[in-house]
Amino acid sequence: MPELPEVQTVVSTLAPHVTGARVLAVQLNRKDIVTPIDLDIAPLLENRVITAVTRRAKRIVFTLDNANRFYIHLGMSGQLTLETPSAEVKKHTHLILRLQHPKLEIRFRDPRRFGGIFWLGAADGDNALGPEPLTLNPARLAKSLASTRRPIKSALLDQRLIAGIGNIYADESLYLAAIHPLTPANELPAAAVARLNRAIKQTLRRAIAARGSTLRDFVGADNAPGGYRVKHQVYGRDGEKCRKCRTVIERIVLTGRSTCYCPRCQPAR
DNA sequence: GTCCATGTTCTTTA
DNA sequence: CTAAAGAACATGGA
Repeated sequence: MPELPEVQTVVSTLAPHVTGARVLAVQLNRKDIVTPIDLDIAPLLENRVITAVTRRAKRIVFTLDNANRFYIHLGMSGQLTLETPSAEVKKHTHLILRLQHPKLEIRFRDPRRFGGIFWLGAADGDNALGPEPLTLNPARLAKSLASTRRPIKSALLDQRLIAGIGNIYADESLYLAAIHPLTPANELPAAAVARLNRAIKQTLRRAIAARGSTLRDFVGADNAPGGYRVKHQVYGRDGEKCRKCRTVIERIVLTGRSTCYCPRCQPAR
């Protein structure tokens, strides 16, 4: 569920309620959901105050009052929600942080377990992550894209080049920028890179405003689904007509992922 | 039973 | 510092 807009939605719905709260108790139901796998995180979290919850790429970063940090990655099916202690604990809930005030629990559940809890300690964990898309500029984007001749769609999914975009918003951004997904990244003309830079920001901002896309199970920390799916122009719309030109949206497979695009609005060059 | 899914990382290949 | 394609991970819904 989690690309940048969904992760931002979780942070925005969680941070105001838990910043400044003390962790009273930690319940870890699966040790293998933590990296490093043999780290006992309970004593590291118990009795600490959460001083910040922020987003970096698709990571939800918690900062503690002793300056230690960890992050939660939602993988494909992760949910991070704020619950009353009496609420039923759903299957695949791997971590529960019981807070002192407010008397609520932060719960992490992830059926497919592609996500996890990653201990950072004093590090910021930014190594190998590319720039944030929302503060990107054309020159920086061009620098990332010049490094590979893979298709632009694949390049947008590479978190080392740009960090936070996933399969939905890569397709949506390329549509808005009128770029064919198979175009080699290092062959995009400067004008196309500039369009893409603007398209990425506009797409992500609109998606954040709608609280992200819920395809199946994504919810914010308040358990509310996102409303951006109905605004998708191409993702998941293969076989349907382009909203702009009525051409049928096509689907191809790239890097093992479905890629949807309008062959008329996004011509190959 | 089959196929597919919002992600990342490790292995294989050219 | 190869670079890129492919497989693997695990669960559940259509």
